[in-house]
Amino acid sequence: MPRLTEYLLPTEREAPADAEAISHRLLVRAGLIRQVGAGLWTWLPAGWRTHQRIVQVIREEMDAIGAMEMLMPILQPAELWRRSGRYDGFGGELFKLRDRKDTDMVLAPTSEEVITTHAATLIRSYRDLPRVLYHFQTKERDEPRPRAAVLRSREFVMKDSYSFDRDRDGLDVSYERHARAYDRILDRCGLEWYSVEADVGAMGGFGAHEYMAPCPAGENDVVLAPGYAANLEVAAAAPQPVELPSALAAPEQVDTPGMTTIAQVAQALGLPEGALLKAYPVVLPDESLALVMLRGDHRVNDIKLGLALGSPFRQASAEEIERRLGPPGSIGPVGAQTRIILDDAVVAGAGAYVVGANRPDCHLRGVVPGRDFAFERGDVREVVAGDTVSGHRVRIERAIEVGNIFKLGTRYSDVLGASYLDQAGAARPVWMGCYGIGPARIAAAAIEQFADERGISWPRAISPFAVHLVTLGKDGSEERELAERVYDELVSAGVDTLYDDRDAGPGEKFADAELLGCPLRVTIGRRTLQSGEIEVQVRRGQEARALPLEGAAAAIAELWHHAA
RNA sequence: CGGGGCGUGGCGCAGCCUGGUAGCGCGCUCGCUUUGGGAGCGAGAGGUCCCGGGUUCAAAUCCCGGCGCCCCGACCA
Repeated sequence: MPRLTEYLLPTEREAPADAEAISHRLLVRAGLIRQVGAGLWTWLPAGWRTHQRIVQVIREEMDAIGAMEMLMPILQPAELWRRSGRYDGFGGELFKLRDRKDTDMVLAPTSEEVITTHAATLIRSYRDLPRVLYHFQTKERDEPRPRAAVLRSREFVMKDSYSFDRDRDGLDVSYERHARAYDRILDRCGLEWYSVEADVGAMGGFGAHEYMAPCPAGENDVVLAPGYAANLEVAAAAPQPVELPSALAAPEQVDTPGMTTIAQVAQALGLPEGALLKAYPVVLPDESLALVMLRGDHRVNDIKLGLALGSPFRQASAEEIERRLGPPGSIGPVGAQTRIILDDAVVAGAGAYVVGANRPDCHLRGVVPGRDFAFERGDVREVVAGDTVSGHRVRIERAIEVGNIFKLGTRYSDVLGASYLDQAGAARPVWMGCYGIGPARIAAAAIEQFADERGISWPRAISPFAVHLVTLGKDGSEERELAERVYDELVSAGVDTLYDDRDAGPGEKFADAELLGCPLRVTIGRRTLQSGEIEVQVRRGQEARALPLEGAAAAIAELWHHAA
């Protein structure tokens, strides 16, 4: 157990000028990490202690569901990635390099290719299934924009596990087990968290959940209602109603000189923005145009739109819009010779909308979908706060994604030849799932969620130390002797203790202790000698208690185990 | 990839516009004092001013090119 005079804990009074996120500022200030380059960070000793505590929690819960720890290399042959289609399909985030024999290699951002290749030769019979394998390994991703220190870095440790099952039902079981293990991991790490429905991504799949830790520095938006939680990327909800003007016998042209935005037109006509329809023109892979129509107060969700279209798409350029429909700013569905997707939030028949007229400076009102233009339906809009799920209004909040679980199916086993013989002797593809969780993000999320103006406040399970022992006495003083004794007792009692034995003033020591954020701070000074009591401060809430000097170490150990 | 900003001792910054050979606070070292909320006095150490080129008698400062880092957006198995 370290004495601060012999330990590397370079605390700083001021955060780096360019650090914005709380976790970034505090990780650096508390002496837990240092930067090496963009998205590249060194974990210093105390920081690594926290990281390793999180790793151990994850390890215990993975082992508890029968998963087997192993280790696969970071440096991998490009050939495997070519076979899976991800050598080019992964995008610019994949680090590519050559070895001395000029063989193409990659630095692995994840390990489906390698694990599936092993499965192809090591798993032969239905008797070999199910299996769950995992490792903690450094991941390499050439992120376009690393940010907020360890929140999004280019190199980080991730636990990734892979399940192998005989069939879809087996995968469901493995998936569910992982979900429960992740629940326990995040509970034990002391985070506020929830799991949300997630996008299955471009690689396909049969289901996915993300584990989210709410905090403002997060990069994801989560839609929440009682009994409902989903990533904004895939969330669906009932729209807030909008009062529509009644239909006209036929669409009627209105002049809207110079008005090219929903807000301008709505205001000029005295209508709510939701009574207008905005058009979002997209180009499909065959170069055909499709017009997505949704309420003026709503926005397109590109992921949901992609799912609804069933194909990739891109936004039409201004030039394409001009040439094939009309002037951007007043395009609309009436008379348009394109496929039209009408968002589910748009009602058909109960009123009329205002749409672009495909002519400059005018719109059409009294337009009734179905009567005035044909359409296909689709839920393609982004949920907004105030929409409802099962009658409950949703709210949207920011969160850090700390883990995810994903039903892969046979996408990798098919292309990498991972099959087994069933009881009838027939070859069948192995059904796979993959499951990731990031210790660094858990640490950062814990800081974000519990820090106060004085610094970090670690959840007990992941604090670098249980007790931060502060001695105020000068070397050789009576109170220093006492502190030394209590320190020895704490160490003997098995309490992880950081002992601040520096010859520094009390203000500096207290400030450093609160910055580092261990759950308990124990102070021994002259007062202790006078009162015969040791002061213990609980970091969360700064509650102070006094413990009798006699048997103090045991009482502190007790406090740590039960009350902290 | 688009937009914005910043590179000067370990950290935070000034100096740059108007060229004259680098300064402040904190930290660090030594001494003395101080010791329950970042204490005081004194003496010190420490800098290729991001890199390269150019202009000039002279460049941290002006010009050109490059590199690095941060923030916002796009992207993100």
